[in-house]
Amino acid sequence: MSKKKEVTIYDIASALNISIATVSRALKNDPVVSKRTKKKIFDLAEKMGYRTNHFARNLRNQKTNTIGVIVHELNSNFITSVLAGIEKVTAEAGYDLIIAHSSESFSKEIANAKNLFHKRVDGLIASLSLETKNLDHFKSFEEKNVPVIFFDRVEQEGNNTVVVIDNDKCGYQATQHLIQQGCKRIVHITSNLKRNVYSKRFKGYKEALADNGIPYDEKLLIINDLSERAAIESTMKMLKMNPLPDAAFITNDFVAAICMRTLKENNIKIPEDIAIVGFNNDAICTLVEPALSTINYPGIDVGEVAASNLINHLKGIGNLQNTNTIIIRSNLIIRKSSLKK
Amino acid sequence: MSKKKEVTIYDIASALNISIATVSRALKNDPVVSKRTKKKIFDLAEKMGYRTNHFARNLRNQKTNTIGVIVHELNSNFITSVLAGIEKVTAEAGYDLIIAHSSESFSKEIANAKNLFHKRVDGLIASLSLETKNLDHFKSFEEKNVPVIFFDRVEQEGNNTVVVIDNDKCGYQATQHLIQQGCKRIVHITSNLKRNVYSKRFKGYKEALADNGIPYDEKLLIINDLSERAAIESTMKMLKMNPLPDAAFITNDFVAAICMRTLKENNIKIPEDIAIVGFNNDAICTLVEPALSTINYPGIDVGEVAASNLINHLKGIGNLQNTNTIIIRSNLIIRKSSLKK
DNA sequence: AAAAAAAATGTAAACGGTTACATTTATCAA
DNA sequence: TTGATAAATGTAACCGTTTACATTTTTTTT
Repeated sequence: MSKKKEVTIYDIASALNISIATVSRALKNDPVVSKRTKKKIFDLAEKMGYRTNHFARNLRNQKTNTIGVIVHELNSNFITSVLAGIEKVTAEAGYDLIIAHSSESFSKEIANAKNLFHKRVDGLIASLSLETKNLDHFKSFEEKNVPVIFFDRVEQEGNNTVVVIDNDKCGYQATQHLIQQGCKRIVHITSNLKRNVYSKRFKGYKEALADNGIPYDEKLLIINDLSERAAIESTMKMLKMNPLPDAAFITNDFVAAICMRTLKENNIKIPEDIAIVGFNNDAICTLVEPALSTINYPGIDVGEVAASNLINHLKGIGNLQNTNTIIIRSNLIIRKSSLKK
Repeated sequence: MSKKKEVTIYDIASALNISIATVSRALKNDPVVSKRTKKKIFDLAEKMGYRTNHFARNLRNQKTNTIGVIVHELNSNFITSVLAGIEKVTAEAGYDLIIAHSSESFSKEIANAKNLFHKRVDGLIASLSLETKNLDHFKSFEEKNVPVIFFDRVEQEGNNTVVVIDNDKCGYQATQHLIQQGCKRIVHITSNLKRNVYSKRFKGYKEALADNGIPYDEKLLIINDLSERAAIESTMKMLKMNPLPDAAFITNDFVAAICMRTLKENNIKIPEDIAIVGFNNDAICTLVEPALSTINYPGIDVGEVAASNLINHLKGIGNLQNTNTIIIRSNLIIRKSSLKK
C-alpha cells in the first residue's frame, strides 16, 4: 500500500529543464516570470498532479495561515451562526480554521488555548466558558504578539479587543417591554453573573425596573448553568414563588423554551399568567407555542466582524491595538409569548 | 511590533552545549536519552518557552496529523453531535480537524474536497450534500491512498467504507408504528430520493404499508429541500389533500416541527387529526407541542465510530479495505405527537 | 553594432525538525 | 588494566518551499 511519491517543484523543474526558483515563482503567479514559461509550468503541474506542500511553505514563511477559535459549546444556534460568519470571512481570505470547544469548563479552555498556541495559530477568536476565572491562559499569545479577539462572553480587563452587543440596553429593552405589558413581578433567569453578558443584561433589567418605579427584588433573580435540568429546576423555583411572578426575562432561548414547557405542564398560561422574553433569536423561537419574544443577536454578524477585524490586523490593514470594543446591532423581537394586550 | 524570535532546538542545544539530535530525541521522550539530560532539556525548554514547530516536523515526517471533515450543514443538531463525537476521538489521538461545510451545494462540496486534498489531510470523513451527483471529487484521495469514510449521506458505489444506521428498518418502524395507531393515509415528507438515507427510509415506509395491506399512493409522497420555506409549502400541499391524511412520517425533526406549527395554525389537531413522526431526535422534539415522536439517530456514536475506524486504519491497527458498512444502533422513540390511543 | 537598461532565470541559503549512521563515553568481566 | 559491550551523544543529510542576490537573456537606445 505504498503511497505514490508526491510531485515537488524539483520534479517539474527537471522535467522542463529550468530552475526550481522559476517554478516556485510561477506557481505563485509572480509577474516576474514570463507568460510562456508560466503556461508550461502550470500545465505540467496540473498534469503531474502537483500540490503545494503547505508545511514547507509555512516553515519557510514563518506563518501558519490558521486562525484558532475557542467557543464554549457547539450545540447552540448562536454559536454555529458565529462560526458560519467566521468561516465565511476566513475562507475568503485563505485562512484555515481550528475550532475547539471548552464544554463550559475552565480547565478545558486552558488546554485548548495551550494547544492552539503550540499549533501557532496566526490569530485567535474566543468566547469564554462560564467557569473561566481569569485570562492568564491568553497571556502567551500576547507575549508573542498573536492577536486575540473575544466575542460574546468577554472580559474587558487589559487591552483586549472585544465584539459584543449592547447587553445593558438589551436587558433594559426586554424588561421595559414586559413592564409596558403591565408586568410588575418580573423574574430574571440568567447564568453566572461574573460573565459580562449576564451581568450587563442584569444591569439593564434593574435599570428598567428602577426607571419604572418598580423595586428590585432579589428573590426574583435565578441563576443556572443553561442545562436542561437546571432550566427545569429554575422553573420549579419560579412556580413556588408566592405570589406567582407575572413575567420572566430569560437570557437564553433554549432555557426559555424548557421553562415554557415546564410552566405549561404546570397549567400556567403564557403569556396570560406569565409573559416570557428570551434571548438570541434561535430557530426554536417560532416553533414553541406561543412563539417566543426574544432579543435578536445576529451571530453571523458577530462572526464576520470578529474575523474581518482579525484578518485586517494580520494583513496590516487597520490595527487592533487601538480598537477596544465593537458593538454589533441587536434588537427586541416581540412575539406572542410576551403580548398580554 | 516585531515578534520575539521563536525558540528552536538549536537554541536549547547551544545553551546546554549538546547536539540538536539529543534535544530532538529528548523532546520526543526517546528512551535512548539519559534521564539526567532529558530533565535538563525539559526544564530549559519550559523556561525558554519552546514550542514544537509542527511544520518542520510534518515536513520531515511527511504526514499532516490532520483529519478533514466535510458536512452538508453546521446548523443541525445531528451534525454538531457527529462533530462532537469525531472531535472527541481525534483529539485523544492527537489529530487536528479541518471542518468544511458545503451548504448542500455540489460545487462547494467539490471545492471543499479539493481544498482538503491540497491541504493533505491524512484522512477524510464526509457526508454528501443533497445535490451531489457523483463521487469523482473523492477519487484523488483514493489515488493517494488517503482513507475516506462516509457517514449518514453516503453512496455505496465502489469500495467505500460507510457508517450509517439501518434507514430501511427505521422507515419501516416509524410507519408501522403509525399504522398500529390506526393511521391509513400516511404522508411521507422527505428529501431528494437520490440520497440513500431518504430512499431507504422511503423503502421502509413502502414495505410497512405493503405488509399491512395498505396500497402505496404516490400522491402522499412529498419531496422538499429541508428549508423552512419548503417545509411550509409541503405542509400546505398536505392540507390541500382530500381526504386529509391522518399521519405524516417526516424524515427530519426540524421540518416536522415547522410542519406541526403550520398544521396547528390551520386548526389541525395533533395527533388526533394527523399523527406525526419525525427523524433524528433533536433537542427540539420535547420542546414542541405535542412532543414529537422520532427516530433516535445518535450522532455522537456515528462520529466516534467513524473517527476511531479512520484513526485505527491510519495507525495500522485494523484496515478499512475490508470494512464495507458499519451500522449504528438506532431506535424509535414514541411521544405524544403520534399517540392516538 | 555596441552599450545600457529591463526582463527573465538561476544559485544557494535559509526555515526547524528527524534519524541513519558514526563516534564517544560509561559499565562490566576477565 | 584492558578489551568488549552497552549506553549516550553527535554529525550531517533530508523534507519542499521562498527569496536575496547573481547571472544570463532580451529589448531598447544611441
